[in-house]
Amino acid sequence: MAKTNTLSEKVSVPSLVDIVTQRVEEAIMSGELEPGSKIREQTLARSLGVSRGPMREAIRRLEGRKLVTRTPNIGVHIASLSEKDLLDLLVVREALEGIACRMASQLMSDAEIASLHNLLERHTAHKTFRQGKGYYQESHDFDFHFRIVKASGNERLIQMLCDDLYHLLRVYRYKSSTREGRAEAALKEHQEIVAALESRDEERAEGAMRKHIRNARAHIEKMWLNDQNKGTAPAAN
Amino acid sequence: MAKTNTLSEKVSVPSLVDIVTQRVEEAIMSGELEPGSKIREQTLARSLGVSRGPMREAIRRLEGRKLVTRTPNIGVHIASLSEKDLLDLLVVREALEGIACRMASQLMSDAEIASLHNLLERHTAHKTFRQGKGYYQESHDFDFHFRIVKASGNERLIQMLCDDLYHLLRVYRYKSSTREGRAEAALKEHQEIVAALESRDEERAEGAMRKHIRNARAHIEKMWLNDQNKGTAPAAN
DNA sequence: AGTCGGTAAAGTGTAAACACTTTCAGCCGT
DNA sequence: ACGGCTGAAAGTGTTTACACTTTACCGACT
Repeated sequence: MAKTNTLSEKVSVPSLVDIVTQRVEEAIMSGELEPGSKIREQTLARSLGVSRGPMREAIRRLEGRKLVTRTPNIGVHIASLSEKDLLDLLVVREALEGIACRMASQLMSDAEIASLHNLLERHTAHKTFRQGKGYYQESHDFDFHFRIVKASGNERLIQMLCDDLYHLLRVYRYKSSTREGRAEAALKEHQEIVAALESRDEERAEGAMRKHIRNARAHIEKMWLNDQNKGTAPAAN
Repeated sequence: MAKTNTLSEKVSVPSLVDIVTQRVEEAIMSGELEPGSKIREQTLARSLGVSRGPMREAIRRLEGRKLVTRTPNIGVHIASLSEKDLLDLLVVREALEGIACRMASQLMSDAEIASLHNLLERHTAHKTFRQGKGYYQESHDFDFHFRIVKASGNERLIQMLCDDLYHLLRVYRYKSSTREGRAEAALKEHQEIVAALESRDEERAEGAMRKHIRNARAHIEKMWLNDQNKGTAPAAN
């Protein structure tokens, strides 16, 4: 099923635009480029050792992915990424992953589901002595969701989630520990999702996934409200 | 609510890139640029009277929106737009509009819903002497869905559907009359959606919208299978 | 003091030029 | 004839140069 053939996959030398795009993207992810800050293409291009052409083209791509916004004759700004943006994004994710999970419940092979089961159990073991902290959870969580989405067989869905949405969500990761104190709950929800997949029940599968994401979203919303009350006030808008 | 202030809205002269992007997009929509065909940026740039810089940047943007694909050192090709692509896209639409409708059921004002009701009735009248043909249905259908999505209040959702997905779907419009013979059914489904909104029932609202889109998708799938059996039918319109 | 106006520096928008890769027609050898 | 080699033409990748806009500083005027 996997399209990761070593052969029959066209070789391609990544162009400067590809490299620049990725570098800038990483800089945004890591917080090296502060959200809302202005980018000067000449400066950035020089510091990356390329000319303005590739730089501009890379920015256009990121613009299409809503990671930066360009204002004519003024310049480009890193996407603001307010808390509302994140919550909006998670609603989209709920919808998309929900239906992905529904499709996966019909298309996943028994072996794939079993593998998912294993993955979960392996991490359960780790969890026992690592509980409380969401650090390890990160890659695990990503892998788990990634597999289910891939199993949907819907190319557009896969692309939207894996290529765009997940990347965008990673921008928020460094900002605040978005899943602090939810490791155990998340694990239980993951188990329910796998159980739903095993039952091959479309409705249940979509429901389980949506509930999982909705809970995560609610958790973030609650934590945010908490921060506001405490007066942490890192200024939105 | 409406952000359409005449003042406080920054004036901006559209750059060549904006214009070129739109022109190329329209050309793809209208079928002037055949799906799967190759674009030569020099030729296209000359014929639009601009240099290659803006042309390339425009292409990068379209690339991000998956309307074209670029192969290194070879060139760019108009997105292929297979039938499976369309069906995949409609699944995504089902998920997104479903949740949009759910949110709208909670956020829409009574006046807005009433207006939607009116819209529907006005078109019902027209329908009586225009029935069978989906031509008029086009703008009506778009307006209807547009309003509901807007009412979701989720900026990301609105952007994904209105700015990207609807545009993409329009590419298929010229290829085949995708809603032939479904005018009456669609109208009834629209009425059910409005009724669901009026009832303020989240679950019902999402369900009604998803059923509507799922039906449209099933119809297209059926028609496509028909065409296959009859031997490849050419484009309509 | 504060505001207005002007000028220079910096930055973006666009075009043209240069470098490398692909493509294809014609030639040569078999 | 047929297949592979070769070189010119065409195309893409990248850089450089130029035009116009914005920005910021500084001096003059109210």
